[in-house]
Amino acid sequence: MNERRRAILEAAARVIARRGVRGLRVEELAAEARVSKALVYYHFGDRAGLLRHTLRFIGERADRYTRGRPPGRGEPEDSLRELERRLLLELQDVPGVRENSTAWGELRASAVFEPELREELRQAGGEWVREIADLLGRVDPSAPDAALVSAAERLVVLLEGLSTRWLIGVLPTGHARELMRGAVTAEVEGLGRGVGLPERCPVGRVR
Amino acid sequence: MNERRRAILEAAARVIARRGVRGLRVEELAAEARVSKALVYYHFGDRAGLLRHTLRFIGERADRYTRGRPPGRGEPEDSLRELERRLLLELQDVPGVRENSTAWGELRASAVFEPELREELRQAGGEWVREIADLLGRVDPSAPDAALVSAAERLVVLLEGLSTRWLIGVLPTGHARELMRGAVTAEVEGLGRGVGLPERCPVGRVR
DNA sequence: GTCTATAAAGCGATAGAC
DNA sequence: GTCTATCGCTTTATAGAC
Repeated sequence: MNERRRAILEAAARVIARRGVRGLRVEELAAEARVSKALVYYHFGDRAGLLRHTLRFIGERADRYTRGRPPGRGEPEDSLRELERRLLLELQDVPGVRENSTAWGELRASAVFEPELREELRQAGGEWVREIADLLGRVDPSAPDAALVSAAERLVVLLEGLSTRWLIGVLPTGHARELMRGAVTAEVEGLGRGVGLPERCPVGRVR
Repeated sequence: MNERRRAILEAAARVIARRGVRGLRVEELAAEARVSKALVYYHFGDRAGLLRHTLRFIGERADRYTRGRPPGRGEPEDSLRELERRLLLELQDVPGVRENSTAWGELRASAVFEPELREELRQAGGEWVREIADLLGRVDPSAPDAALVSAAERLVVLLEGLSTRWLIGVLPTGHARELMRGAVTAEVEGLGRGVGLPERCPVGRVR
């Protein structure tokens, strides 16, 4: 990928995190990337094209810090702990993370009115769910697949909701993280008891 | 309240649901309300004032269809059923409901960048949580208050997340409702076992 | 590929009559 | 309270030189 292209996308992420998709002005973005306005149009066609590419760019960048990188110096990590870590990763008061979360949340919200962003979001969401479902499966290997997927979907969607409220500022970081952890616990417990399946056994089995 | 004022606010909700906050053009809104542009400014000062008033208007309207109105002809409703009904109310493919949800979600999302919307959102969110916590308390009267509130917060935030994905169109209505129901079940079960509290007893009591 | 300059349109906001 | 008319800035997008 061209170096300028990348610079523009990085600037776009920054500006979206600062002003929102609604507040994104091609001129501000160009200044931020130290590039002329015309170059932006040259590379991305129009505003909508720019948004599409930025969405993908941000998604890939999130992948990079979400996947991989265990926290310690190589001790094999408990599955439950890894699950929590992954889900809590987005709820951190660290500038880079916050920027990515803000921009991603903004693009997700604008997708309600911009259908061309949907496919990308659907895909990214699907991958997230599969990964979380995998981790849940390692925590409770006896749980049926459908239960794992449902639980994962709920956790991922909850995270999105928490993220929005956290970014708005009506939910302090610590509280958001606590709620997320609580949900993980509740879902894992639920898996063990067979709760939350389409057809469920009301007083589930014991492992 | 003035009749025209109300007409303008109704039109604003409709236009926001159709085009988003960013897509709201005072001119379109005025046309929709069959009113002149100048009248909008006369009543609400400026664009921002209009948005503030619209947020409150939409919130009150949501209250009206969320609270009250039991479904049957007066059979006393099971608390658990009422809880589910309340939480599922927003996830319906009914034009009026969808319009309100869309506009509300849009305003919530824009609050990340418009601090003057926060107070209203914080309040509305708080009331929601209290109501859901109350219902949870009726389902499980022995659960401690802190657990009720945490569970309620998770349910409300999950609903917001589901709503967004549902409105984007990446989550079909039925699936969203199923996930919501599953979460209610998981949380209620969790209450019974003392799961998800700050300090929790790992193998909870039995009722 | 990248820039400067400019067209073209959009849109928020106000003035002033009724 | 409500309208018509209009101002003037902002913002997207393109033309054309290098």
